[in-house]
Amino acid sequence: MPLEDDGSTRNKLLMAAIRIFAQNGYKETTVRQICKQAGSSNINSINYYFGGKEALYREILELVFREYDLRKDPDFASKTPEERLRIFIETHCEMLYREGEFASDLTAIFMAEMLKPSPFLTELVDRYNRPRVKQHLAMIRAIIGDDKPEATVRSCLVSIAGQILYYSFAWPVYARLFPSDKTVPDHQKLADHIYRFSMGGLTAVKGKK
Amino acid sequence: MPLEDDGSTRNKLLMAAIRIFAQNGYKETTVRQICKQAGSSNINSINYYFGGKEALYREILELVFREYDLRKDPDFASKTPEERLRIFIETHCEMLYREGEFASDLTAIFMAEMLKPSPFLTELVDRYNRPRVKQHLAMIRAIIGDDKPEATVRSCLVSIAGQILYYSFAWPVYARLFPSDKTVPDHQKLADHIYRFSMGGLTAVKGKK
DNA sequence: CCCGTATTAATACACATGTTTTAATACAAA
DNA sequence: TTTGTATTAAAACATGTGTATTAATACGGG
Repeated sequence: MPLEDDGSTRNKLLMAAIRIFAQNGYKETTVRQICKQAGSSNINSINYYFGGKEALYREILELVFREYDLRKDPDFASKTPEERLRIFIETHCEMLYREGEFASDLTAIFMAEMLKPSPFLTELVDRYNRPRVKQHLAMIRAIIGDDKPEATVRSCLVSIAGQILYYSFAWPVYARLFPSDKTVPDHQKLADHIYRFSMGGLTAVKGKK
Repeated sequence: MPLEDDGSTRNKLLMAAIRIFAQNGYKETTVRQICKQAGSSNINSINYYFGGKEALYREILELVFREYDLRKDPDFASKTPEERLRIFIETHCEMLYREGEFASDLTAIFMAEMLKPSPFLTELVDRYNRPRVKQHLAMIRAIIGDDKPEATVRSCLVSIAGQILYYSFAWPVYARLFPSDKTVPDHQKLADHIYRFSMGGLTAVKGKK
């Protein structure tokens, strides 16, 4: 668990790096910034502990994917497809939008990686995302029916994922359009809406033709 | 129209800059790269024609928003809300996913701006996006009914926009998950799916309570 | 042809960055 | 205490960056 603050220099550097990478992106972040924020006036510490800026980023990226993967979908098997969809949406909304800057920092790093992938992304997607997505596709197929082509199942998953992820990347624009909305909606209310909307959407797709 | 290639040095620089900004982002892009790609072996040309790297980016950003704004929603008034929704979805899918690297370059710049806004974003959103969004909210309200709170209308717009935008930012991950999908779905098919799914979702929201 | 302006070319400059190097210090074990 | 290793500190280094400066060249009007 590299998350809890054990007070070590290495950990303070890691925490500071997560914060600053999330805020400014990889290229804009400087090792001097990180060291300063970590309280170390030693600009060599990142090379000393991590072997360089890129290796530090790589370690953080691993941490991002692992953190999200820790949220296991609880006893998926015993649930109906609709219940599984609800849990799927709630879990992801909570991951992305629960309180705590730490979670939103990890999300920001993940989003930046989505938009402009580093060389590490492919391997991480294979290792962490691919198995999950298989389950999600099966869940959707169980709702809309076996007669639908695989492309339709994927499109439905995209429709749901797009809704879940929206605020993660579009918040800067949304917040300017609606300045009265000071923060992303409460994750429970958001999950409720997305579930209702998505069930409606899936029903419409199921009834096609 | 700064789009057509008139062969001037200034225009070649602009085109090259759009391409490279889209590919690498603002910070990673160097003026030397742009000049080289534009065929000018003069690293001073950007200062000469645009007044600096930042001013060049600013001009491109203006161009991005203006280009998207050119797509006027055609005779919106004479249509039913459902027809307007269909046009809305089709127009945006076509804007984002029609062939041509130029369009996708503009999209990439817009997405990067969404995720990590430059100081210019606020003004551009006010000038270009805000008026449109008002129309879109009215359109959705006309479908789900006047009794629904404004927050619900916004959530529905988010649900639709999230679907439309998904591939724009998540393509690098999606493409790794489904390597057989060589490209973003045909924009017409995509629009069909999103319309069906969204009408189902809106119907579900309309029938709530 | 000649001149003045627009453009291109080439170089210099100031600055920031990641990394390396070298020295100083802390700290535990023998 | 002494010794050896882990850590911190400070400076140096090589490189890449945007911009400024200066010179060369092109080109059109008189």
